[in-house]
Amino acid sequence: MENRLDLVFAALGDPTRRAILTMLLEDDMAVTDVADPFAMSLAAISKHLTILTRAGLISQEKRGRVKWCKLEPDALREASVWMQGFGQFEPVNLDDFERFLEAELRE
Amino acid sequence: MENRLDLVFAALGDPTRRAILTMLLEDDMAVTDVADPFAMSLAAISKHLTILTRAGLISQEKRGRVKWCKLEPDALREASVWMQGFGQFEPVNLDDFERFLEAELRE
DNA sequence: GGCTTATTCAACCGTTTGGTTGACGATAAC
DNA sequence: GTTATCGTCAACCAAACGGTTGAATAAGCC
Repeated sequence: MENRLDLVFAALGDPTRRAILTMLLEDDMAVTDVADPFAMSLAAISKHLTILTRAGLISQEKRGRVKWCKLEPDALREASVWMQGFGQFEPVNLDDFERFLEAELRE
Repeated sequence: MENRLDLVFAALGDPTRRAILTMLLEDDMAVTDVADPFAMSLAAISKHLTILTRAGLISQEKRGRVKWCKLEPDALREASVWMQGFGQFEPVNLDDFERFLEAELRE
């Protein structure tokens, strides 16, 4: 009974996972490198990554012994469209977005 | 440590709550009427409504003995902006885009 | 082969979530 | 004044969440 929107929104509900997505906006990353800035175990990050994967928000590909994490922004489209049904929100303003990210990362 | 985005996305992660928001898109509703189509207790719906309220997604006002629930779509804006940082999903509003360009060129 | 690095697995733990039921305080209706 | 309706509260429950540790698997390095 769990649909994709449940998984996507629930995944986005955690600040660690949103931070991970933001990091992946820069570039693909190995699991260890994703974990680096966080004050929690590698295993915890690994779990967050599987949650993001199940939601379709990232994909993981193993090359050699390192597993690369890649952002899959298309997974956000369905959620975005759903939200858009409640009104159209300001045209994309990347400056605002930058400020949000900075505010979030400061925590 | 919990910020607004956490609350909004977490609130949207439940299908019952998304259905409630959709219902409220039509019109304001009393708690009992919100609960009506769902196969769960009134108390359960009441809890969902307080979660939506804390996320700012709805507001509740008591008139007489009935409590009216009202959609507050503005609460979605911040989340929408965050998501749009990952790509442009919405059909571009060309008028707004024009204005944006003009504003930029004036600087 | 043997060490090191990368990642997950398994078990555990405390907290939160999403639901139930029954009692309760208001307000409205008769 | 009694009764019915609206909604929340409190206690409880099972399951999921977010984290921890330690062992296990897999791949690269010397």
